[in-house]
Amino acid sequence: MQNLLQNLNPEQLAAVTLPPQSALILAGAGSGKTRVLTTRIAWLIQTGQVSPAGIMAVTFTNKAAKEMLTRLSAMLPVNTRGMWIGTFHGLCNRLLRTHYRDAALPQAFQILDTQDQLSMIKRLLKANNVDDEKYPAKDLLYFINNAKEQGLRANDVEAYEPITRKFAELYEVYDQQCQREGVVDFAELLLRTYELLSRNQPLRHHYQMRFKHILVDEFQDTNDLQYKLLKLLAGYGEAQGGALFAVGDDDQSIYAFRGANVGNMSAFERDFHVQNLIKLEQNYRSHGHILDSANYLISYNAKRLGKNLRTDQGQGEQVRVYEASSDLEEAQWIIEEAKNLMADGIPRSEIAILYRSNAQSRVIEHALFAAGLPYTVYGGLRYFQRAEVKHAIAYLQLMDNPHNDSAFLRVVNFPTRGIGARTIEMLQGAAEQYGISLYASVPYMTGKAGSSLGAFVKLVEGARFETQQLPLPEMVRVVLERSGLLTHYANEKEGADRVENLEQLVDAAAQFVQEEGFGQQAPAHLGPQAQAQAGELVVSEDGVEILDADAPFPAVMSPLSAFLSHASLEAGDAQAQVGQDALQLMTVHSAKGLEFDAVFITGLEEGLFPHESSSREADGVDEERRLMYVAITRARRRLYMSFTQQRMLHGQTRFNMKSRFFDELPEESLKWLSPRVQGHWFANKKTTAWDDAEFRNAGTDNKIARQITQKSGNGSGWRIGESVSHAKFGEGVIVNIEGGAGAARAQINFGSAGMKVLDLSVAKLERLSR
DNA sequence: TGCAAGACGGTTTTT
DNA sequence: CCGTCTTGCA
Repeated sequence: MQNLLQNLNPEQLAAVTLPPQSALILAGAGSGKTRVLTTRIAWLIQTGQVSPAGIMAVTFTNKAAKEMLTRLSAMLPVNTRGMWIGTFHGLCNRLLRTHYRDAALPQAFQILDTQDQLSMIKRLLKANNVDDEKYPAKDLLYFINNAKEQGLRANDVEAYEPITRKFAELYEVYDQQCQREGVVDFAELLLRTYELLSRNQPLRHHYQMRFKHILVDEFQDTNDLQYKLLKLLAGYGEAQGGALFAVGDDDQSIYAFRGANVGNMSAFERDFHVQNLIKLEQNYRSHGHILDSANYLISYNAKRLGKNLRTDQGQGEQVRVYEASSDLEEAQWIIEEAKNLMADGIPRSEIAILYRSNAQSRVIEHALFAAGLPYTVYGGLRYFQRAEVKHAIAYLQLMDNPHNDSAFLRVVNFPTRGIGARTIEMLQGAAEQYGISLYASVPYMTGKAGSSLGAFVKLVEGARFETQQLPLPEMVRVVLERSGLLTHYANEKEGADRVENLEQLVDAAAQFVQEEGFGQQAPAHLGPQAQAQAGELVVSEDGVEILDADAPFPAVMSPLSAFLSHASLEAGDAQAQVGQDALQLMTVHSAKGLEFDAVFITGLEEGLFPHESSSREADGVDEERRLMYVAITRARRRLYMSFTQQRMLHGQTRFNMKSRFFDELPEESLKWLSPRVQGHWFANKKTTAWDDAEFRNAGTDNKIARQITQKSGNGSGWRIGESVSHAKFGEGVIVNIEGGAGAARAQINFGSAGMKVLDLSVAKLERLSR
């Protein structure tokens, strides 16, 4: 046990060894959060305070869950397979699979991803003759998910306005349709679980007694429903329930747009009368100037629980700030700097280039490609999201649950088999009339439509019959062939990649079967309950039928059903990573949780970062600031920030002011690489341009830069894109110049002070950029 | 049925 | 500017 607790700092140690009571751990970036979480679990088990089955640990991503399991098995000789460690959705799925009857779901219920959900909603709008101009499918999707994430059913929604009333009405229709088809969306997994446990006292009691310790990662990202569910499991307001151990960082809350509610942290503190609040402020990642910048910036946010990161590593280098003339030149500069870093021996994969929105990657990618530097862009389509894979999955879904209309429509005529739009419309009419699925409506069709649809049904039935005795990977292989998908893509010009992806599905199935170990005997050390065949339902002491302790899914569940839910809940890796060491390009959001030796934060301009849409939302800029905080704290040793005078966006050249965040960073931690004659921040200080010889050459001899300089030959002495300062309006950017020498007038964007047109011979302007 | 021109929209993302 | 979706035509 000593081993476990070795090398923990006092705060970490205190957190790990807290008594079995509710606790809130404020874990700063790079403070060893995952370590605390996993060590606590190991410590609880090793000291005999709880058995592995008494632990529930919840994360938001599969990656985080996997990481926890890996670290845990390295610490303890425990079979982690059946432990309740997973994502909210994964754990709810497991619960609903076990108690599908009580949850009023078919045994083989399937999970709709967002794509399927949207297409289902579009279908629903069409079938109900709803004007999709007035009630856009996307809005309805948002409405439904939003309601569910607050724990509200259609009849719980307060609908005062006609639009809301209509949406609520359609929400009800949508839910009924899902129930008919035997499908659930992501939010439904949670809501169903919540409702199941709310209504079913014995079941709730069972799990409340069972999970003595509930640990939650990234608590600041929980939405209202997730918090309600946690309260339920932890027995809030009831006699029994486990201790809730919440780990999070309010300063890293960047997902409000998808329903996350930071307020859950203080709500938790209040609701559970939390006595144990521990702050992990010791940072093991970044050097001093970087942390100072982060701390200083985030102090501009009003509503905080309060936290200041510190390090033992010394101040390190200052943050390097660069003002580029254009987005192209910014990219050029990044490349020069990255080359310098690489020459200093920093691996490419330790260099990250971050941006606020995906559109910004194009210019950088282009420049990297031209320079011949290998790079990887995070994000993009994940394996199970790709069209060809989704098609294959749809055939498998139909074999397991033919009433999944989304799956039916996806492949009924793919590859094409002469089933056209008219036929489908007729079929949909019949399904609507009888209130049954498309698949079930096929027998009602006559004539040519009837026979072509009949052939499709026969294909699916045949595949099912033929493969029912086969192991899952074999089953997948047969389906790939019998469906015609393989042949279809093999004949397509650019189909080689797709064929390869399809073939990978067989491997994915094999890997899944192996990892989940269907039908394997449970290891003896897990205790008497696990002696049953893994995955069998056993009756627990309190008389509730439950899943035995060591199985992720009930044995009655077919490997196919399990694999399909895996495909929905784990989107898989994004595109095959380039094998070689490469520069890492990603949005600031996707960088959360990662760290790099060197980080570039690019496009730090008003309108981009903070994003213009953020000023319209309540606390929007605060969230942008937290995003900036996340970006800064990704860097270990070297941090760059850049902005540019002109940028191409949506086909238009924009002249943005530098980001307000520069005004919120400590001057002494910044080092301006580009010359600023009289910067706002250097008002009382003479700054020489290029005060560092090392960066003298950075990207100035660039074609674009020259072009822009030439543009200034309008005789006014000023140039478009230039930053200026005005006594009354403050800082601004010249957006346009009209008229010639002597009579020139400039259109200047003064940000919050608005757009002004000033006569250059009259207005007193101070030059801010080179 | 399939392709091609035109309209449209364009933070951030996981499950 | 550029990718996605719809619509219209052969």
